[in-house]
Amino acid sequence: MPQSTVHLVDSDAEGSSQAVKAQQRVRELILAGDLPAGSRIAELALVERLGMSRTPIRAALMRLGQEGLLEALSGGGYAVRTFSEREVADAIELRGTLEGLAARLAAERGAPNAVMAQACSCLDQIDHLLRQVALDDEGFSTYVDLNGRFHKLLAEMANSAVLAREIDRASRLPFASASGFVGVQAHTPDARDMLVVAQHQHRQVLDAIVQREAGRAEALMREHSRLARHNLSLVMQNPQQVDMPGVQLIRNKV
Amino acid sequence: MPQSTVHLVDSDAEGSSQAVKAQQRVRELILAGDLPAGSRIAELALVERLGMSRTPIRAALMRLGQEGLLEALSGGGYAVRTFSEREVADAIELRGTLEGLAARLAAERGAPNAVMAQACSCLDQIDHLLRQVALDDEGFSTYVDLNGRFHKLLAEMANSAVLAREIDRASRLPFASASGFVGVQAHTPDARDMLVVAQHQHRQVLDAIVQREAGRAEALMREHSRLARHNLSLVMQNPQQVDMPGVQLIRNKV
DNA sequence: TTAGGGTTTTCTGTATACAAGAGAGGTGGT
DNA sequence: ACCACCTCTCTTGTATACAGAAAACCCTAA
Repeated sequence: MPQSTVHLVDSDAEGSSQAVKAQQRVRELILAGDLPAGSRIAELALVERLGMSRTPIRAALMRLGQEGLLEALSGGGYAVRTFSEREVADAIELRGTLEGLAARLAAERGAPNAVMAQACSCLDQIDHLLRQVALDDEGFSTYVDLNGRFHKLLAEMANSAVLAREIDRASRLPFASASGFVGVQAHTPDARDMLVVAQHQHRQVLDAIVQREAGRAEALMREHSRLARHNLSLVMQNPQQVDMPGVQLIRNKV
Repeated sequence: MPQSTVHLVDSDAEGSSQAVKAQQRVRELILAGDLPAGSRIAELALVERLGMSRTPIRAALMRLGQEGLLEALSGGGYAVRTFSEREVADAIELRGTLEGLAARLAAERGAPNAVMAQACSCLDQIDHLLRQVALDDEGFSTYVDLNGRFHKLLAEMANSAVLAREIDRASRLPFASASGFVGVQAHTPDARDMLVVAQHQHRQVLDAIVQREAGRAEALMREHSRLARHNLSLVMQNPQQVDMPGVQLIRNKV
C-alpha cells in the first residue's frame, strides 16, 4: 500500500462525495487508456488505486455503464468499451439530431432573453478570438471552452429539461461531444479556417432562431455536426498522431 | 416483520438479481402511485416493503434516477418526479425525432433482411387484428404488444447500437413510449379508427425504407409520434377517467 | 404566541464482512 | 495425449455496521 490508512485526498475533486470522485477518476483512467479495453475491470484493483472502498466504486462503475463508456458483462462486472468508427459517427449524428431539435424548438417557441443574450456574448467572444491570424494552443483551448458554452446554451434555448438532459447525455461520450474533435487539427494549416466555418454556422443558427425560422435552424445544427464527423474521418486516417483523450477506444478495423 | 429471516421470493422476477427485482418493483410502486410524489423516498421504508437490504435498493434508486422517474434531491436521496404536460409532450417529440432518425438511417443504409421480415410479419398480424370490426380489451392488449414489437424492430433497422439504446431510453418514461397512450381511448367510439391510421403510417414507413426514401421515412415517423401527443391532450381534458399507470405523475397545472 | 436555539433522532453515504457463483487449474481416467 | 471432472480461488452481489450530517422536534425566552 502506497499510503497509510489515513485518507489523503489525492489530487482533484475535493469537495464532492466519494462516489462522484470515483466516477471522475475512473473516467479519466479510461480516457487515458490506463484500463485495458475489453477485459473485465477488477473492482479490487480500483480499490487499491483510488484508496476508497468498493461501495462508491461500484456506484461509479454503474454510472459509467449507463454513460456508455463501460459495457456490462454477462457474468457480472464491467469492461471498457470500444467503438467502431461507425458507432462514433452514429453518436455524432445523434447529437446533431438532438441539437437540431433543440434549435427548432427554440425557433418555434422563442428563446428566453437571458439565454439568448449569453449566447450572443459567447459568439462575440469567439469572433474576437478569431481576429487573430494564427491561433496558439491557448487560443484553441479558449475556443473549446467557448464552443462548449455555446452548445450548452443552445440546449437551454428550447427551454426543455428533458431535451437538455438528453443532449447532455449524448455529449458525454468524449468523441461525440461538440468540442471533442476540435483540437484534432490544431496544428494543420487550415485549422483556423475550420473554426471560421463553424462560427459562421453558429451565427446563422442564432439568426434563424431569432427570425423564427425553425426548419432552417434545425437543418443548420444538423449540418454543424458534420464538422465533427469530418474531423473523425481525419483522425481515422492517422490515429496515432492524435493525442486526444480516448482515441484509443476507437478501434480501427471491424 | 411479516416474514421470517428465510428469504422467500415474493412474487415476480424470480430469476434475476435482487437489484433488478428492486428496480422493477419500485418502478411499479411509482407508476401505481404508491409512493408519494415530491417528498423524499425513505430507503428503510423500501427495505421493509421489498424485504431486501439497502444495497440493491440503493442501486435501483440510482438507476431509476437516471431513467428520469426519480429526481436527485440536494440533501441526498431521491423523490418521485412529476411532469408538466409540456414536459411529457417534449418527451414524445424527442422519441419521435429519434425514431425518425432511425427510419432515415434504415432507409439510407438498408435494413437487415431478418429484421425487415419480422417487421412485415408484425404488421401483418396487426392487419389481421384490425379486421375485427370492434376490438375488446384483449384485442387492444394484443395491439399494444404488436405495436411495441414493431417500434422496437424499427429501432433495430438502423443497425446502430447507439441509436437503439437511446430510443430505448427515451421510451422508458411510460407516457413517452410508443404504446403508452394507446389504451387511453379504448372505450371511445373511434378507438379502432385511430389504430387504423397508425397502422397505415406503419405501412408507409416500411415502404419508404424499402424504397430508400430516407426523408419520407423520417417525416413519417415524426408525424407518427403526433398520435401519442394527440392522445396526451385527450388525457389532459379529463385525467381522472383514465386508468393508465403513471398518469398521476402528470400534474395538471403549472 | 412565536421565534430561536439546542438536542435528539433519523437518514444517507461509506466501509466491511459474508456467501454464492464463475473461472481457472490441476488431477485422474480413458 | 486428451478430455472430463473436481476443487480451489477469486470475484461479484448482498447484508449489515458505523459515522457524519441534515432535519425535525421540543423547550425556552421574548
